[in-house]
Amino acid sequence: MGGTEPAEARPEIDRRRLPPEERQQQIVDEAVRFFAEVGLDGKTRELARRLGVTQSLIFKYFETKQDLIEAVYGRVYLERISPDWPTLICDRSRPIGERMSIFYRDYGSRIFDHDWMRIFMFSGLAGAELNKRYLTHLSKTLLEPLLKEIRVAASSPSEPTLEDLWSLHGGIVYLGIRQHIYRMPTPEDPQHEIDRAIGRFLGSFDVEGP
Amino acid sequence: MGGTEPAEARPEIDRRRLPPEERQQQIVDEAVRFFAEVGLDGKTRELARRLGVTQSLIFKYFETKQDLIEAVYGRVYLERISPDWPTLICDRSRPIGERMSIFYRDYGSRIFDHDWMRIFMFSGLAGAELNKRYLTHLSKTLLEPLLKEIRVAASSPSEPTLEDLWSLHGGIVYLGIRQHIYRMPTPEDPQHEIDRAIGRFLGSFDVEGP
DNA sequence: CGCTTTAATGATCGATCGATGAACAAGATC
DNA sequence: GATCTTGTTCATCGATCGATCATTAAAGCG
Repeated sequence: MGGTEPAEARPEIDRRRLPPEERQQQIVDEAVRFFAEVGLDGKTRELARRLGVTQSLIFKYFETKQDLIEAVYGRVYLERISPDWPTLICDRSRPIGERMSIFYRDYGSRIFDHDWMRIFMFSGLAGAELNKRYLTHLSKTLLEPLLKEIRVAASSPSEPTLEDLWSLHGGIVYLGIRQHIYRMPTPEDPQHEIDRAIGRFLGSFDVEGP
Repeated sequence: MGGTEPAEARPEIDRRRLPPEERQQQIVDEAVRFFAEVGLDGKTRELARRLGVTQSLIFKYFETKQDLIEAVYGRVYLERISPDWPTLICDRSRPIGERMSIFYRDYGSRIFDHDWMRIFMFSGLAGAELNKRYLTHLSKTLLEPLLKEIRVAASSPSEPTLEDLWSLHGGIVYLGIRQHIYRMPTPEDPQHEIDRAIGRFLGSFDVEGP
């Protein structure tokens, strides 16, 4: 076998002298994967090794390591919440069960992500303010409107509370925690489990599920 | 005011030359609090400072930092699962709703703990094998028997699955995550929220809740 | 007290950390 | 191809890490 030239077989990026924006983006991309794997205490020399560049180059694009971490936060938090969700949640032309199913399917497709899940947990443990802001924003713009819609749809005398919704939410998020933080086996079809949880939740308030 | 001697006012331990077992235990105790706060990358010098001893003393009792971390694991995982729970779960003289309420009340009182919650998360992110063993043990000895009991009590044609139970469990655990990992405000009376979640869960299988 | 034991300290090692600045070289322009 | 710009490397700094070991001094005992 053989005959092909083994030279330059590395599929890695060995090109040098990239445009600054491109290089900066490349560093952040790799930093997301790197910090997600080893934590925010990961060493810049190891990150540079993965990038195939020298450690000092990183500090040409980010003054301090903390600046790089902030850039990682910005990248990873971006596009994690869709602007379409408030509209979807309040679309009363569709049954609430369907709305919740679609919402949590989209939500799950965005947050059941290895890098996001772990960096969110690392930054939460580190006391980053972004976590609190994210969760507060989630509660105000998504859970509270969702609660209102469920109450409107509910004919039951007992109404759900925001904490009830947090409980449902936690049960769903826990799927991602089991998978990406604890690395435990999880269901092949999480949407099925999510729909069952939504169904149980709505059913207990006499609302039809998805 | 005054008149009292300010000398030796330090309530801290400044006594030297403790019995080895006592000193070792003291180090582990403080290490639990310390690592829970700053993570497993916490520095031994900072830990020694909190203990009021020199850094080198720590290495008289633990050959390596990893040994100390293992001791912290052992301490913090100890007594976290009660041997009484399997008996309680299978005690059919009591309604299943009551059994679940009592179980999760006891369970919550043990795991809704700042140090446990954070060290469990830190070690999970670090890939410690103890997390997987803990969760597997939890599933085998508690959730699976609980599932069996619910199925026995359920008269509904649709039976709960183990994943359904994980969803309930996750919703409950998420209370502790919100409190101790994300440091967000949580309900004053978590037991009330837990009982509501149990009630919704059992209700969806036509079983009376707590 | 004088002696022994050993818990605890103080000094320090080699490795590694984040960060800096001079030297180098790839690529564009003429 | 000579020149200039600037992305990248190389060498290195001071600080700090986990870990080691000789020294010190507190407690137990005759």
